[in-house]
Amino acid sequence: MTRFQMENNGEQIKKFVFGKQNTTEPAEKLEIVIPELLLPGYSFYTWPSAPILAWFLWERRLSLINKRVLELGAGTALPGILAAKCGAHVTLSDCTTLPKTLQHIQRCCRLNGLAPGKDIEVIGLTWGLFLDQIFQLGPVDLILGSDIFYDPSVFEEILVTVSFLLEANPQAKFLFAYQERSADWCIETLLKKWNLSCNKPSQAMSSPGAATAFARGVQKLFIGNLPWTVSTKELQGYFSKFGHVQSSNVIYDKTTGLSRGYGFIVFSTRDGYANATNKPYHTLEGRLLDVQPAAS
DNA sequence: GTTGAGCGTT
Repeated sequence: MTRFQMENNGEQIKKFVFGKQNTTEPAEKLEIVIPELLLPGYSFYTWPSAPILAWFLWERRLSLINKRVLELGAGTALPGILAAKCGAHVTLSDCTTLPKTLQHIQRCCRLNGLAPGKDIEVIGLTWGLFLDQIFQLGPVDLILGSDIFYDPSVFEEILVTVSFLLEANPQAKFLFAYQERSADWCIETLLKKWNLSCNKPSQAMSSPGAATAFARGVQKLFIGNLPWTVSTKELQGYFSKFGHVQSSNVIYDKTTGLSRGYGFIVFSTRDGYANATNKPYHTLEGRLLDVQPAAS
């Protein structure tokens, strides 16, 4: 990815180029133009996390096709615009009380050939509040946040909103990039409070930001005593009766390829986990399963 | 070609 910059009537235009520089193949290259305003306020500037998150998405662009994407605190919306350009159905959001920011997001869209209301949606969405707009949102597959953890006083409001959205969309993930501003900042306890879990930062990412994904309510079960013939798919099939299964795994011996007779189930929701653990016993192919909370 | 306590993988 490279970037170019030019001045224009107090406006600074940045051009971000993804993919191969000298290719004529349009699918291999994408240019996004972001106008930045010399105004006070954080939302008119493209912070370092944005190109990182955008690049992360670009690397996975084929998986974005027809995905429903919501960007929170979009600002100049580089990641969301990229997702839209790669075939996702994108809604960009920023604080309802910042009309200038929302206008600017629309301008960013238009400069990239995306008509707001037609090719892309721009809405006001305030973190931590449950106003009409959050209920009017359709289903979402991916929630994006670029550098939205910049002020600890609003961390909980962000996570309340994210938690609500992930509860409504159990298959969805929240992907964000952040800039480390203080070693003291921590969202660990808030994640627990709002039943969120976070996987390790992607190995692919490096400073200054890191992309990290959240999933709602990861509740992991260890499943023992599995019949040797039960596969990951069958395990998932059985436990899906209790709720949406986020992941299912049967562990196989590396050398023999045979099942080791145990596996793991992760539910997307607390309900699924509760339904499964409340059942006094589980059987699969006539065998009594050993179902217990996973150790780690 | 086996087995029946055990907490892995991307």
